[in-house]
Amino acid sequence: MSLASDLAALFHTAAAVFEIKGEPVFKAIAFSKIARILEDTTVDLRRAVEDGSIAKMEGVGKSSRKIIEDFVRTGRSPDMDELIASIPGGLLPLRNIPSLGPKTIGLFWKERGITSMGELVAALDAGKLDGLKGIGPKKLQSIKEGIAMIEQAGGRRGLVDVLPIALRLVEQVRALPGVKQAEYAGSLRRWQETIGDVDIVAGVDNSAKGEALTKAFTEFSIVEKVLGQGDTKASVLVESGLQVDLRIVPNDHFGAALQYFTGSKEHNVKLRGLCLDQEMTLNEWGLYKLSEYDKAKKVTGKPPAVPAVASKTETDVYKALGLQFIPPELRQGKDEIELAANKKLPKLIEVKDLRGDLHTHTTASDGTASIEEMAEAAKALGYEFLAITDHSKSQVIANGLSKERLLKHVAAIRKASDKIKGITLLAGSEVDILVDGRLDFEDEVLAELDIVVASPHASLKQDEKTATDRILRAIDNRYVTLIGHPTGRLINKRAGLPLDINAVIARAKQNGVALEINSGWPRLDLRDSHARAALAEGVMLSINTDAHSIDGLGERYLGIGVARRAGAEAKSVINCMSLSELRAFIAKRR
DNA sequence: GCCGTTTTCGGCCCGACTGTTTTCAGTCG
Repeated sequence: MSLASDLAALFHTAAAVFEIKGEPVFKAIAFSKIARILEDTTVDLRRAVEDGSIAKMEGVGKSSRKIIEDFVRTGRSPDMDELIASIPGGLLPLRNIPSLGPKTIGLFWKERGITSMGELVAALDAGKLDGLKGIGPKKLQSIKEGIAMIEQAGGRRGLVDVLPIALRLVEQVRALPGVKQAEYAGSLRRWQETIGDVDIVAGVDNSAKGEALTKAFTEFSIVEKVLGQGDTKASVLVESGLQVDLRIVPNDHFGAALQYFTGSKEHNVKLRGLCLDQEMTLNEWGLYKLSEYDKAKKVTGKPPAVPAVASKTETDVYKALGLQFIPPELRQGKDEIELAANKKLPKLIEVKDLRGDLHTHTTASDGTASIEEMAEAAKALGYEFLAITDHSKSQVIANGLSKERLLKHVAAIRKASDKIKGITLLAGSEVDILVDGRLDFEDEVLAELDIVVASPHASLKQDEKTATDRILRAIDNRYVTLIGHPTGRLINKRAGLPLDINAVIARAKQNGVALEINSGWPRLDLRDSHARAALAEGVMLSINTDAHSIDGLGERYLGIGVARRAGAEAKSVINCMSLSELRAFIAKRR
């Protein structure tokens, strides 16, 4: 764990402590915001503390500045220690129980002395929590069910697991009577790598009956448990405990609802701040003039009885606020609203911009398809070039190629390239970056290749200095075109190398080396924030699938999603170059 | 706790649903 993520965890904890203690909610909001910023940041905190720029970080005021400074310098913060020690530590995990919030946790603690999960379970069983003000039998029952739920379901799920379920449900919702359109929203639409739950928004015509629709939704065969159901909203659990929420709005309000439920929360908070500046208000029903909205009659589950400034489409909403349409991937609450106001949003890269894949495997190492099969599949995707980059000799487990086998393979790739019309094959290798940063082949072998992808595979638990020096040394090799999956992380499985990413980016820039966004699940490495930092420094990216099969080539959409979240344009990605431009890029530093 | 082109105090995004209540608090997204 890095310094920034350790600190982020600390601020998250502190926010929870504020909530449980019943402090003014804005204290918790302020600290949560700092935590999220720290999670994302690539700023070097040590440097920021030294030069004082830490105070310029958004949301960081006097109190949190001191906390960060203390923590960076000494590894702890007395202020935080004192705050966190002010409530029993066992209360914090209770926050994860659905339907049990901080107020109730605080109530149980103060009124019944509950200080841990074990005590809570025992108290529930013994009936000790009966008779508290505002807590009835149903509430206690839902807390019991919540505890059972977290015991069986585990946290956030991967994008690739959730996407097919969401697509299937959206199709089913579209087929319901009166539904004119439906889309998934939320973190899935923003293309986050992990998803908490799925939000689906449906626009309906006048013939639709809200309650009948939400009822039909709760009766889909995939649904395992109904959490709630009203006229305009229903929440269910589907397989493996994934929560899916459906929101129903009149079709004229679909755009506003889609915008609202796509989030992110931070984006929407900023957007609504902008609305207030323009004397308007934005909610799931639409954008309204404040003067009219305040006077309008409001009925729960129905749009306010006043014409909206905008509501039909998301584009309408953004346009009415003087903004360019902001693609969902960019709605992160960073600088996207300012960019949209100044008409400076990047023209985000799309799948169709890719002209080739530069990191793929064949049966020569651990792939399942031949050179020819991969070439034909790449051609079918409309590619102009494909690099075959099988493993190097240290990857014994992946049948890595010896020098002799590699040179034969190179000849076979060149021969296939001549034979197959309409696509050019580049003969390459995914060369292991060894523990000390040396490469797995000698320079004179690498010189025989059209392209070299250098990647770390083993020893991924090095400390920051060792790991960073290792990657820097690889970047310094004149034959290296790009660094493959630079950190080696696996989502939800392995943290990967704790790189000083700014140092890696700076060296890549200096040497004209590209950094990969590996599209393979669960890699997605570089991650979005790292790719964003690389772009800010003008480093070229390369989006590759690391395909080990024909189907693997199709996973490019995942890498594109990461690149879009980073704000990448096609011009910053070497896969979007023409073949001659790409060859020039490779040749430039040799 | 943070912040400022209405600024150093007073506001901080908004609504649905549930369960507990007779008008609202808590939770969630």
